[in-house]
Amino acid sequence: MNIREFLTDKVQAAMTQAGIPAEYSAHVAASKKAGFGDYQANGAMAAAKAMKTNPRELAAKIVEHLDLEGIAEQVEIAGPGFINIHLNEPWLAGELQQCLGESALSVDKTTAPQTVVVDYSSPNLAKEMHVGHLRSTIIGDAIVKALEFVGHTVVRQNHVGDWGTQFGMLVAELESQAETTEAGIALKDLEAFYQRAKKHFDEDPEFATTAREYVVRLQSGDTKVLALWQQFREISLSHGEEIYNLLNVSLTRANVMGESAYNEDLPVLVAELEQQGLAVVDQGAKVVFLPELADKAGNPSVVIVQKQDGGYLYATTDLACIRYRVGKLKGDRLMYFIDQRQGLHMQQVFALARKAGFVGPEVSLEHHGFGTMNGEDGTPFKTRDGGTVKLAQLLVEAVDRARALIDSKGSDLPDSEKAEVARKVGIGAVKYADLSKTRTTDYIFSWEKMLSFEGNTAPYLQYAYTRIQSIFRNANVDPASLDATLVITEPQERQLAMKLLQFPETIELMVKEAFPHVLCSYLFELASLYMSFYESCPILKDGVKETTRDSRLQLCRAVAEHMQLGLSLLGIEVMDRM
RNA sequence: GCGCCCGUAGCUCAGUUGGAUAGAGCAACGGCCUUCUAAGCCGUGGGUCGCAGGUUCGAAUCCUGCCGGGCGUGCCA
Repeated sequence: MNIREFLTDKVQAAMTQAGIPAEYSAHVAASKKAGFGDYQANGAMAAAKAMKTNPRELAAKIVEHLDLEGIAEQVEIAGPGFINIHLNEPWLAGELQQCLGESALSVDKTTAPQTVVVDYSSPNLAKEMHVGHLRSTIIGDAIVKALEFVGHTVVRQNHVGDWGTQFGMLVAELESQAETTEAGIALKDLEAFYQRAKKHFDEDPEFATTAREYVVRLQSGDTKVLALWQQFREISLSHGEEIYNLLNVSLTRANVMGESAYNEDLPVLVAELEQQGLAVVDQGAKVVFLPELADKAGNPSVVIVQKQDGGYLYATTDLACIRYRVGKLKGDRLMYFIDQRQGLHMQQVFALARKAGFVGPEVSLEHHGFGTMNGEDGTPFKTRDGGTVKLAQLLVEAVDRARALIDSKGSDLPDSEKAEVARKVGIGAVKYADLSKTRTTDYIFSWEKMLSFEGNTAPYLQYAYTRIQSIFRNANVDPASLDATLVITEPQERQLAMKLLQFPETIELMVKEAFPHVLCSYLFELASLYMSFYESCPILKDGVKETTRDSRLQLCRAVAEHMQLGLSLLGIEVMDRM
């Protein structure tokens, strides 16, 4: 149950009974300070202002009608008209007890399930994935998992860039080498090969022309070029899969729906736009003017759907893609996790898709952008030699560092388990470092911060989990078999219980805004509260009463279940020992 | 020029539809391991929320202007 929603309904009902028009919201939120109760309703003040009455008196009227019998132990009016709700400890304990062992804990399934098509990761093939691909990949995956968790049907779409100039470059590079092509391509380092081709392309106009010719041959279905393209694509996709596996990201080959898949539809689509009178020839290219996106001076926004030379651009592909996602995939909601810099492009494509009738008003089109990754000096991130950090390199480094830390602690875990822990900790740290930042803002890439294992990091959360598992081992109990009654006595227990019960509203916010960092913050706070509880509330030590011990074991179990589930939605694994 | 985003502690970041005394982590300093894993806990210091106005019971949050930074802006994706 979502407590915030539950209390909102209660307060709203009381407001109605107090004669307050329905347009004024209860405005219930978790209180920030301990002294202000668990939740506070702030709606009385705004309503009083509009109704020209005294806010404290109005709040008193609301409280009079507020029925929280057995739920709140105290409801008080404070300051200019805040209504502070102090929840009842037995009620909290009871609510928590109910969700123990439940697979969804206390989270309700959505009452309005949708088919959600989620576009994420979507790297350009032909070169290795670098750290810039991390955000889309793991944020998208976290949201996908959360959407499924609350009961939506999700269709993952990895819109890989597999159909552009870069492939002409690669083929041209291959052909320009003497030692080419007997038994296919056996590339040890695709990235280096790409860089060589790119350099060639930039510096040698003749080479560039050849490359473009290959693109034309590719798009017109030249068998030989197509075969080479197929091989490059295959190498690249395999590389991507390795990264996804390493990252514990749920994308598979079945989710790959690249640009090339829409190739045949492009001329059809442009013809349709022309028939509709939307696409017109301007300066030699076929374009659509969008007066609805005009600038201040009244100049309409322009989308090129076909170049002078007959080639198509990514706007055309994206339009075909939208039509596919709505038409074939039956998406009710299309979500795009793409760099914020493509904001204008997405806006144009969305507007045009609606204008052309590819998408009805009932379908939601959403671009969930994210900020640019900058270096420590605040400018767009580059390594010392002007390159990018490869994702694989970062991940390997993370696992190595985690392993070194484990070894330095003189752990007595068997070697195989150490390797497993190092993997989970290292990868988790990298993912969490990214997921825990607000999606929309630019952020600073820092090796040190990405690979930190202290403080607000994934290892901190994983560590809290292992401490709980350790207690169960020492107590020699299977947490799933616990049936003791949960009783709250200590303030640390109360805070922990309250936080646990806020899991549903956290998930809801995460899904609504597509903000994984909300869940990260929640889990960190939960782990912190657990650490405090752990230090101040003994469980298995001498002198602890049996009922107290059993209740605390239940609390530990609740924390473990929430941590495990929450982290799994973020694609971060837990372990029993570390 | 126009458009979008950003500016919060030394650093990296939170801050829910405007709510009460702006919070974490790192770094610094001081405590805590013969007792449930010290990847931890407890404590201290650290802020004109870029600047100036405005809106109101109340502004880091909304509006206007300025300063500073990033990005985008018709034939790459």
